[in-house]
Amino acid sequence: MIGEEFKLDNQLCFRLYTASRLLSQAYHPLLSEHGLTYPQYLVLLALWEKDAQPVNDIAKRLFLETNTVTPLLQRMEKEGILTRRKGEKDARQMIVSLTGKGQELQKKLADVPFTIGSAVICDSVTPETTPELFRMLDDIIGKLSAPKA
Amino acid sequence: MIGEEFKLDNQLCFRLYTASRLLSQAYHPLLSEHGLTYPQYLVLLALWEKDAQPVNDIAKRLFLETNTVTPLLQRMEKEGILTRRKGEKDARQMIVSLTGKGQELQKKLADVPFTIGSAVICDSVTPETTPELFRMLDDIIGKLSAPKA
DNA sequence: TTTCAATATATCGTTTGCGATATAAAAAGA
DNA sequence: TCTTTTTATATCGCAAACGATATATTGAAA
Repeated sequence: MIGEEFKLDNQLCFRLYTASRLLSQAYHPLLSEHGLTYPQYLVLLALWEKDAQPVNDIAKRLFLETNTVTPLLQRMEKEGILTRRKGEKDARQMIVSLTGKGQELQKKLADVPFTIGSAVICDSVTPETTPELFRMLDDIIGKLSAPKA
Repeated sequence: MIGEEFKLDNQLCFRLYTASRLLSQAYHPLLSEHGLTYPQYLVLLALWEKDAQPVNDIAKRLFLETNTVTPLLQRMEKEGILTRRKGEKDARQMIVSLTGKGQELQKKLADVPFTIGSAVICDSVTPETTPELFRMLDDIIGKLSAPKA
């Protein structure tokens, strides 16, 4: 018999991995309609909150590395969603800004958060319990993203 | 000002996505030592529970599609971790079985669940609270993986 | 039986995700 | 000033994910 610790049903990571993938898939029909992917939508969320950010700030905000974010931003630039220009104070930086098209996408995607929200509501996940779920996930993220030194 | 529903801090999916990635990254040093990736580790968990499964059963168990699992299994076969042979009753199926090497990996990875477990323990995620966390994630997975018809 | 639909895998193309590495600019030290 | 180190991006290669599609078998229907 296999040890309990190796059973798929006892794995936190497998649950997070599956829930994350399935929920991202739920976004797909809503986003692809506008030529967007889920990570690109996350970039938009970051830029709608604060426009004209250097690549590094976006990467840190999304807990990603620049080697993931850079090609993603290049694709979005090619689509005319944002622009990338060299920083004036620091020439190493690339400042990412939304275009008009990027700003307008927010109106076009206005119903996405609500559509997704209603798709996940269930017995144990409700407006009352989500704060607790958020707290647990934030704690995990905080623990795992803490500086290793 | 941006609407509350668009703030990154209010997104369940972003949290799941981030927690999933960071926790998978925590597995990396433990698995790469044995030439494994995290999804390959999931396949091993499935096969350790029940050996000699058709591709479709493994895919369903992991909530993945065969177009993801097939190449993954082909790589693992090339590494000598498992074998793939045509089903006898149903010639469409490919039955996936562990090799000796695949079985021995379980002993070599014996400490992985405990190492990971201690890496995520924190204020809000403890042996007492994980059942509730599991229940919420399972509900989300159940809701999103339910047959669309 | 013959045809048609359903099932099981596989292939293809694109986008991520990420470790490793390269390059350029700024900051820190000697 | 002249190195040396750090920082900000970018490039490269490989392994997922996954939508779309192809192929082979099986099962069902006419």
